[in-house]
Amino acid sequence: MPELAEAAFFRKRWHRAGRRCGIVSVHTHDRAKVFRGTDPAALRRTLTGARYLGSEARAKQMSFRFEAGGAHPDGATAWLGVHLGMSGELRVEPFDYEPRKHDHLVLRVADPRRSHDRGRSLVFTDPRMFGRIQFHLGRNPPDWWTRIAPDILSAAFSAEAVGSFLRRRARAPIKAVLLMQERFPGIGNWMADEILWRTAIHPRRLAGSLSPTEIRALWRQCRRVCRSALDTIAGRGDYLPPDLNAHIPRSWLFWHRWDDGGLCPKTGKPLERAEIGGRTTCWSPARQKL
DNA sequence: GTATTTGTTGTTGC
DNA sequence: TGCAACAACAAATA
Repeated sequence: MPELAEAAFFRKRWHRAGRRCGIVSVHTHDRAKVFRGTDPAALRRTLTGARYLGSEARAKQMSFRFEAGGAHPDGATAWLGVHLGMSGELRVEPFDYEPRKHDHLVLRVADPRRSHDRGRSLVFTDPRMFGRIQFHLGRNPPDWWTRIAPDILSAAFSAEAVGSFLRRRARAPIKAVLLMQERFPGIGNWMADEILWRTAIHPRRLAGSLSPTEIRALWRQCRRVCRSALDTIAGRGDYLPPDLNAHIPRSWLFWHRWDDGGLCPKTGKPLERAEIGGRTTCWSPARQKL
């Protein structure tokens, strides 16, 4: 499921239920692989009684900040990192929700100033467990958060930066290069295909073969697809769409890429699918030529 | 039984 | 050394 815009959507979903709340109790599925490298017991201890401070989404990751509860110095911030992997989701359930098999982390939260409201459960689910929960206690943000590459919508993501990256990865297919998080943070399989389709570049073209004009067009479409995916999937401002795909236009490749016999929304001609860079890739042969 | 999956990492080999 | 390709991780679904 989760790429850039899906991470933004799920962050917002937890945020709307969790803001102004304190954590009443924490459930962890300790043996789940999603906790690799972190100590679920320490996470439970620190987050129980903690107050929600805020959250951000960057690339495919989320960070939720809490004012640590228990015997911690005043102002100590607890950082909860979430990566949704391939099949992860964040849900909001009733306060008394009973965790199921694939619910690896459940935070029961309540707003202390609204005693008539029993609160909610913030649920992290991930059947395949390629996702990950990380945890850090301290004033400054942890490495796993600060080491995320510069946002595609920031000034640091320049056409020049894209160009020099493509030169270094010259012999790899452009589709594979777009999936590299160190330069294209948040781009996943469907967004990569969407970007190449809009730029009219064949996914099998080698990164080193793109002309300066094509590089610039690719750079622009990276930003456009990120911007419009964030707006339509995660919603603008305070608005949160009822579900992930509620507002994705039919004119996007997104809706057609998995249909057998799917047609290109721009040309009306058949789409093609093949494995490129180790991932199933969809393109429109009528407008993306080798 | 087979093949598929919106992701990342470690290993191998060029 | 740097880069490219691929297996592995795990579980549901068709």
